[in-house]
Amino acid sequence: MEKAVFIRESIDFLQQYLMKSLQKYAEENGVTLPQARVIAEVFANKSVSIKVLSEKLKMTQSTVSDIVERLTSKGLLMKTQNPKDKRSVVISLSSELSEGITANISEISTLALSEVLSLLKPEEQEKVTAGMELLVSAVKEKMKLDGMDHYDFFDVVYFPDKNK
Amino acid sequence: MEKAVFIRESIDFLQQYLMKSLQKYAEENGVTLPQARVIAEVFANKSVSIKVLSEKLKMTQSTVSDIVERLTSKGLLMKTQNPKDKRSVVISLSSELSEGITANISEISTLALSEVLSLLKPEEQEKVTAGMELLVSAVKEKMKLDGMDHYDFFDVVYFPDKNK
DNA sequence: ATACGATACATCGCATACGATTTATTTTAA
DNA sequence: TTAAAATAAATCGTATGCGATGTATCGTAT
Repeated sequence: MEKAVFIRESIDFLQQYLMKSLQKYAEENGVTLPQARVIAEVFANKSVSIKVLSEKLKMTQSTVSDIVERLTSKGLLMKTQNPKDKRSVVISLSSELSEGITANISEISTLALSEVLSLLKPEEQEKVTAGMELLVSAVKEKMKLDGMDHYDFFDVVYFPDKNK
Repeated sequence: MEKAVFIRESIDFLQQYLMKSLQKYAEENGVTLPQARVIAEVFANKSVSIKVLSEKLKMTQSTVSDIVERLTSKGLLMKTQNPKDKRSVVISLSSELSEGITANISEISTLALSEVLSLLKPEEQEKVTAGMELLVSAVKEKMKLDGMDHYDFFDVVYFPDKNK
């Protein structure tokens, strides 16, 4: 029980730290954090639809639609109708977009965490990773037991050594 | 770097899990998660001001003011002027508040995590806690190095074995 | 060919969430 | 004592964020 309190507070703390890091970066570029995430995703895919964006960013279509609308009226993104499917919209970067913001925003938090990890000795880093793996797998097991529909955000984490 | 990606995704995943658990609990009682947090805090303190609530819940005064306003018009909370200081407001529970919601909401996520931990062997639980301690202390060190104003949310976590 | 279901977006209503400003009151300082 | 500073809330403006609904378009089955 004691442990559970500590872990809950730790998760909150770590989450807040990552959020603040990202927010700081975004605001240095004159946009909000969700806006930076959208821009980075458009940059990564060159041109995308609202639907694809909402899937990749795990936000609802309406939220993404709103953010894209604001970015378009700010002149940072462009929306054009998809000729292949007139229901769909093609979103692309506007030319007058500052260079910095296009770096993938998720890279920023990864970078921040890399620097954090570098403060630890290699064997300590191993302990951090090992503990996290245990906790994540336990949560997944718990979700399965509770019949939670984890498919929404299951893919967020699977296991490392996967994508490269 | 590989590790950093995994840890970032893990933190997101764990955070989402806790949020969903809390949200589910709140909505079973007909309120939103922030509303449940406010109610629980009012319950814990019997009667509080907006200012105290915003400090405890780490939300701005304006956000808390809005939520309290909605809960008051819903009939779940009561606002009366503080006779000692007419600028201040005394917030208390209304009588027609369903019993369940008054349980401290942070207990709910602690409980959920306890159940998660119970799926692990004691030595695995130790590993989880040890890893988390290492990570949290490394983040704090990083924040100190970067001169981040951690005082806002520093008290969220210090170390276990503290409050009981 | 057309009607019907599915799909992609936009929009609306609501609830956070925050910073900035305003208002009322209290405290402090001259 | 009274003017100025400080404090507590409320309010405003903006941006998420979600679910529900509306609208146009596309696919398909008859």
